[in-house]
Amino acid sequence: MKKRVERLRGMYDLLPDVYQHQRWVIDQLSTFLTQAGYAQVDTPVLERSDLFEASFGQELWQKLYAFRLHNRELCLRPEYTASICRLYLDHYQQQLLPLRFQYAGSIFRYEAPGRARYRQHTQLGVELFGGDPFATDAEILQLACNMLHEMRISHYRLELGHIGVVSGFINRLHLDSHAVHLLLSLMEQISRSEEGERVVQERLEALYPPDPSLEKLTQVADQGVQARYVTSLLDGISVSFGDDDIRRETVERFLWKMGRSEQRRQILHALEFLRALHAVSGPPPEVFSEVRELLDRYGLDPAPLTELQQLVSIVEQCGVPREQIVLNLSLGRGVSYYTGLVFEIHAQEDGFDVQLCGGGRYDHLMSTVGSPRELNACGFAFGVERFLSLIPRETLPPIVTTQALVIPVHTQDLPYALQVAHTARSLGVRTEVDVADHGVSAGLRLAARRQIRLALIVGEDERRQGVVTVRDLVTGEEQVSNVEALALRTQNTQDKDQCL
RNA sequence: GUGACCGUAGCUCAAUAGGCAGAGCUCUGGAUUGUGGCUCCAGCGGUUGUGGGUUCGAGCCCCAUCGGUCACCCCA
Repeated sequence: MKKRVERLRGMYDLLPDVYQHQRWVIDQLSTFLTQAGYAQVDTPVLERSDLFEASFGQELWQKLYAFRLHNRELCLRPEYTASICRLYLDHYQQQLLPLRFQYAGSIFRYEAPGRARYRQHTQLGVELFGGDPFATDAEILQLACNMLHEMRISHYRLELGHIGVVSGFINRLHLDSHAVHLLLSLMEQISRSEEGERVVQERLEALYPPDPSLEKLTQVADQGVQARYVTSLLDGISVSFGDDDIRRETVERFLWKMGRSEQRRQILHALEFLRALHAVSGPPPEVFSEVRELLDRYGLDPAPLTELQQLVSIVEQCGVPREQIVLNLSLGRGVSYYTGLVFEIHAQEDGFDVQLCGGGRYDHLMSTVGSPRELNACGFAFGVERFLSLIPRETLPPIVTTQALVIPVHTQDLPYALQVAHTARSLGVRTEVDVADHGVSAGLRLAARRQIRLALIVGEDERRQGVVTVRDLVTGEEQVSNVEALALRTQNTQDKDQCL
């Protein structure tokens, strides 16, 4: 026997029961979003890797399913947002704003699979381009919460944050773009756990090691002064250079190291601020005054906080209980393109925290992926598989199964059996034909075991008269009738059918 | 990526201390030639994930490798 080929790690097969439920959830939510004006779109599963280079932090960049084919760098999409931006640039630039899009489909991330975590999973989400930032933030939050209510999921936690607070702070520091990116991507780890905080500290130590010999130098502000100072210092310890070029190069490297040391101080300063910010996370409204005081102390613009305060009251009016809302200004997200509001929705499952949804505002992404002008944008995505497992069972529709099995008595009755099946289907009865060619007895056994309620037995007699023998396997009743009568009968027993 | 546990028939799992590789379910045929669920009988199905080592002898012990599950980490 040939060795069996195994299913790929982190991938799964969708079997009928779950497939039907997943399909149903997507249909329900898509209909809901269509009602809100979100047009359904889809994008290719494959994109050029560059598309996500801009949008993804280094952490996630490692997780792309990327490969090279015919001299092109390609990847399976790790999310939809950047693709939808590309779709906008390709087809919608002349359209009247705002524009609303919704999507549902597979995304791929090469990461360690685990509880409720797959390398391929389904995301359902929306993107809203244009419009007033505050108004669209409000709409997006409302939709995300409404979708949960729509599926009768009531126990969840809505975590709200705003990148504006942290970026306002970081922009005042003189950090190079690498350091800024590092801080933003590490922000999330800080906010998650003590452990994360330790990891961050370690990484910073590794990237920006302390260098006490340079601490003094960094006190000297002016670059020209620094250069002269270093030069004289080198002369003083009798270091000789072959020529001026080498001397200049050495001095520059020295200054670069000094700059690095300065970065270190500033990053540590930023880290301290993030810790303070994280420390005052909690439920509204108490936390607002604490955060306001913190911003005041650091002389930061309170505008993001004011916006969040208004959003919280809107969310509460949408029916989200206050105790399920958490304010977390140090909330950072894996993807690095967010610029304003960020939010996550979490729930408990089997005592474990699962993230159902993530989203926020990303006003610069459009130009990052090549737009000639900036475009305000906001959106979110749900993980459909995680979402599905939290929907109460009674909310989900019953599984659709076969209602009737046509059993040909002999092989020569098969053509008539196929005809009967076709007629029954066209009348709305879900019908299968027993193609095993094993006689009536085995056919009935098959129907019983498959829990198919009606057996339609067709042999020579039935064929001659153009009728079928209908046997109800629940009541044991049997009667000869034409197929049309059968259809009526099926409709009457449909409710009971589900209990089988 | 790190740690723990696991890998035996299509599926779920046994196999005492290192001593003949087994059971249930599924599938096929029959008891029953046009009447079901139950029952009974028979059959199909294996290089014990793979490669090496120790041993008279390995599913079991050792090493390596691949795969799986869980936790950490990270995300939806």
